Amino acid sequence: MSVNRRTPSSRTRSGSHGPSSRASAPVRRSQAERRQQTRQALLDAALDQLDEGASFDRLSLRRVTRAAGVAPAAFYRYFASMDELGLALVEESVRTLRAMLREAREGGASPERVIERSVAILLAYVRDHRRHFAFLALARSSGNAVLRHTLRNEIRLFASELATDLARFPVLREWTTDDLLMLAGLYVDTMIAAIDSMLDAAASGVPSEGPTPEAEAEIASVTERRLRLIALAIPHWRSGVHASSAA
Amino acid sequence: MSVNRRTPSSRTRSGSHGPSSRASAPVRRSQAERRQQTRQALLDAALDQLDEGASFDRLSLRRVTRAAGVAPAAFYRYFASMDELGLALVEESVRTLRAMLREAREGGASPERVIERSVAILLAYVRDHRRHFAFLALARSSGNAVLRHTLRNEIRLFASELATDLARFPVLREWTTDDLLMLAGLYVDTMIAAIDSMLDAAASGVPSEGPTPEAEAEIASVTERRLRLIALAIPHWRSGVHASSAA
DNA sequence: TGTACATCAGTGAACGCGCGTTCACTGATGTAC
DNA sequence: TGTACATCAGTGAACGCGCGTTCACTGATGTAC
Repeated sequence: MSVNRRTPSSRTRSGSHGPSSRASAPVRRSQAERRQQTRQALLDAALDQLDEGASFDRLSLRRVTRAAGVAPAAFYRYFASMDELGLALVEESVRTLRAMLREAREGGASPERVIERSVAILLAYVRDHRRHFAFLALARSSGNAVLRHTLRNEIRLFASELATDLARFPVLREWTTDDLLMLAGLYVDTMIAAIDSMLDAAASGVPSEGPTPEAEAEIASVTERRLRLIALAIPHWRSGVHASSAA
Repeated sequence: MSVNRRTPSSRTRSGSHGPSSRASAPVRRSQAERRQQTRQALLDAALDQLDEGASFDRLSLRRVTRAAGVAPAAFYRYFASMDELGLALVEESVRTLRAMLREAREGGASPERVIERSVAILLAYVRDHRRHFAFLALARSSGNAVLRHTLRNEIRLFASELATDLARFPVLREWTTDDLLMLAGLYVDTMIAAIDSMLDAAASGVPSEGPTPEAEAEIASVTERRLRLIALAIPHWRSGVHASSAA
């Protein structure tokens, strides 16, 4: 919090040169660079407050600008409203999410270890980008309808991509599209439950600290076993037998 | 909304006697009765606003009293703060939840139909007590720490009760407690996902209307297939092999 | 049943506060010559 | 390189608003005799 009270310009200086590494000449920054920095300071201030337990609906423009070290009116140089800042946070957080998926898809897909590896990547990302995941978890059920729908669509999109990936596995080749979506949804919801557990464990201890290694290991264990249990069922499913009446 | 603008006393009259059914004598109500009615009007006003898309953090004491047809100061005759009203709503909503569980546990547990029946009961309860479930879904991730923890504990308690129930099935007799909890958690989270889908589908159409019968049938189908898939895995699980390193 | 008094649910005015938004402004950065 | 002007990120004061909370009050309900 006191970190964020520094003005953007002081952030700039302290971040760019130590008193000994360069001469005393003031560091010149282009307007574009400073602009980008202030924008990021606003986004970071919002993420910090969300991570400290506030809900998105409790964020106020004044508190965000105060934490970013900027006058309230400056906010409008960057966003027309808090809703717009929220959408920028969705964009930023979804970028993190996509980076995680890319990493999870790459690498040798040794079939036995794919679950262990996926869970490890997921938990590592939540640990290292806790604020983004906390935001996504909150936005999913915020009072802001636009945010909520954007997020839900993103999750649905993700599930259908996973369904496409799953269709490539030999055991799943005969499954109907509808059943593949059902399975993908189950996997995604299990992952989301793991994320919620991580954030919940983090919130109980020192604020903004992650869960203890023991708590994280327990979450990993439960999540892996859930995914393994589901995987065990796959060869025994007869696609179509239980199919939806709709669709 | 205009319904709630009626004062508690006018609610009383219009609810208790029609112009023809009784004589014109004003209906006498004891203080205790009126007290109970106003309290309920406050709780209902809050539930209505939550169901219309507000988050718990956006509720204000003044808006709740306005909707309940009462002066702001009257609020304090019933609750010390909005947080206390929130806890009263937890109590009320959890009562609905427990009633549902009781109904689900009773009745012939014909093993083949237990999934179909459970899902039908779940969706019927969400349909008929939508406001309570909407509140529970929101409180789970509200900015209010007490509410959040109360709810999470309630869900954990429910999962461990379900684990106890599951232990009675012959196929599960050999499972470790830890694995039973993992399975129960997976079932509970799948149920919660179904509740979220119901509320989400409701919120998209006319506000405060439930999902269309088609949408509800689709949710039922997906949920049933998820639960069936999980059940298929149970006989193939070797408890202990994948056990947690913690415990 | 009738009277005198007590209780207490609900009122309405007042308060100070933090909020979102506006506005004319300042002064550093950028540019044209 | 030096000068004159334009741009524009950020300021700080002001506004009206809805908020939570307080207070002395009113008048219907309840009770003792």
